[in-house]
Amino acid sequence: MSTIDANPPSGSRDFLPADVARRDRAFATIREVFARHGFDPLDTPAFERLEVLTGKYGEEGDQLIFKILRRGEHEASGEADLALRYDLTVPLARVAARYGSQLPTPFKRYHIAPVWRADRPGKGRYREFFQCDVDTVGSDSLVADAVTIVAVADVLDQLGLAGFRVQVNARPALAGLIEAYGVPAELEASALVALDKLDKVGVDGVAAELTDRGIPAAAIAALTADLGRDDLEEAVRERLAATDVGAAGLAQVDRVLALVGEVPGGDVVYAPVLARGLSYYTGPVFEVVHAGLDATIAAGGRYDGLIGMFQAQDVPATGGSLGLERILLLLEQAEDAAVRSGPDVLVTVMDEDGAADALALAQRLRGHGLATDLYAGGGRAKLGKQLKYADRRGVRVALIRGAEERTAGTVAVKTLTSGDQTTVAEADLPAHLLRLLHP
RNA sequence: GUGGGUGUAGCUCAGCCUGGUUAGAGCGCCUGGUUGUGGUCCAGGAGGCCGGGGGUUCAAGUCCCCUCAUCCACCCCA
Repeated sequence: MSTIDANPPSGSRDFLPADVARRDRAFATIREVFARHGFDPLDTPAFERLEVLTGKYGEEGDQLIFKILRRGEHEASGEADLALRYDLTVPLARVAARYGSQLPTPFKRYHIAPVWRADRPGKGRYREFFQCDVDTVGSDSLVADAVTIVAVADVLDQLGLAGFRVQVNARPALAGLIEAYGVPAELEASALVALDKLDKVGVDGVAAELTDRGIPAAAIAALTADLGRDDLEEAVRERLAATDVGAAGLAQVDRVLALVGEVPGGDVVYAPVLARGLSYYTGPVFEVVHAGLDATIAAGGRYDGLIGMFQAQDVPATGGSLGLERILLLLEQAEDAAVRSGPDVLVTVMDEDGAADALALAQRLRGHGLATDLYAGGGRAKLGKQLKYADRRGVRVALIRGAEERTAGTVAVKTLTSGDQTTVAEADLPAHLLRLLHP
């Protein structure tokens, strides 16, 4: 190929006008709902100092950080000192440590922004994607955990994604699970990864995976006996209650469930084997799945140890993250095909002599709040071509004003959707259009 | 990171198994029918080193090897 590849880099996307319009609508709803729940917006740089990011996401996570080489005379060293942010939680922890004394406590913020991962791209998995996080810093009360879940559920409902299920668990409850069923403590993380797949692979699948991971047969037998039961939750609750840590975990889960109560658009349940990314969660964790989909559309939990990595004192924090790309995918599938993203009106340009007049006309209409496009191809383009452009853009009304109309002080108004065309006096035009477009 | 599929016109693809004159279709695009009327219709047109490199052959889009890209499953995640 002699020309340069015009595709965006692998794992990234271009957003054409219709895409941006759809995304912005969803973002606006999210911002509105989080603001209504008392969360403030926060923004941070796209890149951070490398040391801020490393060591926060586990060994595999560190490999996925997009590093930025040192620049100028140091570039030849091949070292990186900066990196694109990997998520929005670590930047929050940095901000909380840096500005903690200036911020209200508890500090509640939401953050919608792109993050980057040097991952291998796949379906619904990108190297650049948007995250939307909502967190509360500085409260060790489970009220903060409940507030997160209520706000996230409200957002999903407002977006029109009713039919979701919020699954709640707690890190101590998972530790209790491990202890109660006799899984060696050092295999805890590995065993939980296998257990988390129960919904996906079933009891037999989990048993097989536990075996592969070297879990003792006795522990597997005890686990699978309970996992297969219809009253799985009751069975696990009994086991957990027998251990200190398990009982503490159950208490967290039940307290959060009680505080959250009912949410519109979905239900909230205890999920005994929900594990989540274990790296920094310390208390309640949750995950939201949508009915009929095995995809997680939101998730979160409490991470009381993270901010302490940036300052001497630990600060408790809890929050959640919306799976924006998946949510947008769902919205796209549900969307009516007939959504128009273009302007209301197109002013055509009949001839170069009338161009200045057309510009002035368009500007006047904008003053009346009408989204008005002017055919930028100039007056040499045939009217048919200009109308075709209008049609293509989804514009509802085209204005035609040649020498004839200019002399008469009128404008021809053509409604593209119906094909109707009328001539109105120039002075009546704004009112006429407003009636036509916003009856 | 492991296994499998696919790369041909702007887009979606046919042709490849069984190599053989100018590589096709639909949609889109451009022009005209309509020198000031789109979306429908009719006619015409432009646009392809068949992903890249090497090999086999008189001859390669077609067969073989390598490479790159991309998609699916697993792993991991949002």
